[in-house]
Amino acid sequence: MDTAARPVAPYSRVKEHLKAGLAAGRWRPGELMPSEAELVAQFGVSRMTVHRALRELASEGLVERVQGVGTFAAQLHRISSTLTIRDLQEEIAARGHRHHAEVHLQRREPAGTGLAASLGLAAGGAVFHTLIVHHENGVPLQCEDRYVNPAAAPDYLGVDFSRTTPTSYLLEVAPLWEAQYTIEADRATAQEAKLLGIGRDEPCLVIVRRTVSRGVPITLARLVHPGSRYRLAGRFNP
Amino acid sequence: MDTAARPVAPYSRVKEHLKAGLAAGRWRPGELMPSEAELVAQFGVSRMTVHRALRELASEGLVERVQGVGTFAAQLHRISSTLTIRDLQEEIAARGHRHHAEVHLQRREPAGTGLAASLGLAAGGAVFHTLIVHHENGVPLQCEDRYVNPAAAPDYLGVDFSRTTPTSYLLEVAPLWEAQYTIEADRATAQEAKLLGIGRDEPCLVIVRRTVSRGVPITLARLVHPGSRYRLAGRFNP
DNA sequence: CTACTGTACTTGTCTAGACAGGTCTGTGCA
DNA sequence: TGCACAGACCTGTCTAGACAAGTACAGTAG
Repeated sequence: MDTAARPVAPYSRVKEHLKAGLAAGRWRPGELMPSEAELVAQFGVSRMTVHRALRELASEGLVERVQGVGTFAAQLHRISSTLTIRDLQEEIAARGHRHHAEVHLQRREPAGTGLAASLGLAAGGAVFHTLIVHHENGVPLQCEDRYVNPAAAPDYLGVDFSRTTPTSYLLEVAPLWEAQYTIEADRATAQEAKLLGIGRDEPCLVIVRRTVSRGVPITLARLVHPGSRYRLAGRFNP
Repeated sequence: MDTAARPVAPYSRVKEHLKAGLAAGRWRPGELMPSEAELVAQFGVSRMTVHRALRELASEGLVERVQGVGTFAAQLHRISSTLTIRDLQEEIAARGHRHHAEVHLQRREPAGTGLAASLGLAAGGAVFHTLIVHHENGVPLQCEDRYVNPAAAPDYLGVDFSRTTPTSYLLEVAPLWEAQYTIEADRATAQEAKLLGIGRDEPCLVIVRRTVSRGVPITLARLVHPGSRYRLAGRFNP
């Protein structure tokens, strides 16, 4: 009749104990928490075990540790959470819905000075440009206006983006990324409004993302979503 | 003349080596990576050291580990990043600008059924309601429409919110433990547009946030920002 | 051919001890 | 009084070995 037949790892017990104490307000933010030595004595485990629990709490932002001083309850003065921006195609598939993409543009273009700078190209160099509208069950959900560094993905223009997405293709070509993004509310341009089938005045959620791989700028994308059809959701749960 | 005088910890060296390999596409997503024993032999360190490097890579989502099988390069099919939503007052102060808040409403109200359910109250129970406009250098930046569970913050109505913010007050009263939020683009209501000094048609970035502390719902807030004046920024750096 | 079993390999975790490096404080000296 | 130094205490890291638990596969018994 044991409801919990699985033994809990000691490091996990220590961690949960401290987490519960923090949740109960046992240590105010900034207050000194028990040292590793004290926890070793309290739980009867080795220091490495206690240290791992504390290190993980620190990496989760729940405590702050200062060498030579001690461990302190963190100031939870900001709400930080992992915001996941998934590939839209996957997101739609996860909802059990149907995705299809309309490719409106897929060509080589001369880059303007600002764009060339963003992608680390010489002024007047060429860039690849795609304009794709993604649909969920036939409803336009995202207008993806993307510029790609030709050096990073030479075959980009030959890819059939009604079958795969630029995001997943670029991930194959350049695996590890660094990305910067901004999220804002804006109007769509006239062209975007037409492609998305919305009015010029309808608010849109616009994500601008710039990605870099191994120090080389890869792509700059503007993702426009009708505000009435798309929202980002997240949770914070330490 | 040593540019790098600081010795790098061995676990960090192993970690960086694997990271670099992943960035270089040495292991395709899903491919088997070296085992702990192989890395021990390669780097001449103990297994615990290698294990720590791999465990951290796993927690960062760069590799996937299966007990009894091995370590695999992860599919980087999503871009996830820590999105930090800071207290607006702090954010403004960090920019070296001046913050001030106009309190337009601060009172007790009967809760509607939906609201009561969200805050875990009995139907028809009372809630605290504040409506505050935050300004940066005199320009309205955020309209904060907030409902608070009276049980969680009994003194909420007595606080002077031109001096502190509801966010920081509530964090003192109830350490933050769980939050859910959505981010979307929408129009402001007529009242919000008037308070923010914008047109009814101007796109706004709307964040709706619900927080829970120790299992008790604390507050439900709707934060409306003029799209032209506010954006969220983040980065992803594996 | 099928089903079981033993073995090799993998990751998950813990221990006891060690050394390094940072911070703080009290003591003794100038 | 002011300063330098030694010790106490803290976290950061590494080691060598151990056992547990999960998986895969080859070999064997039926």
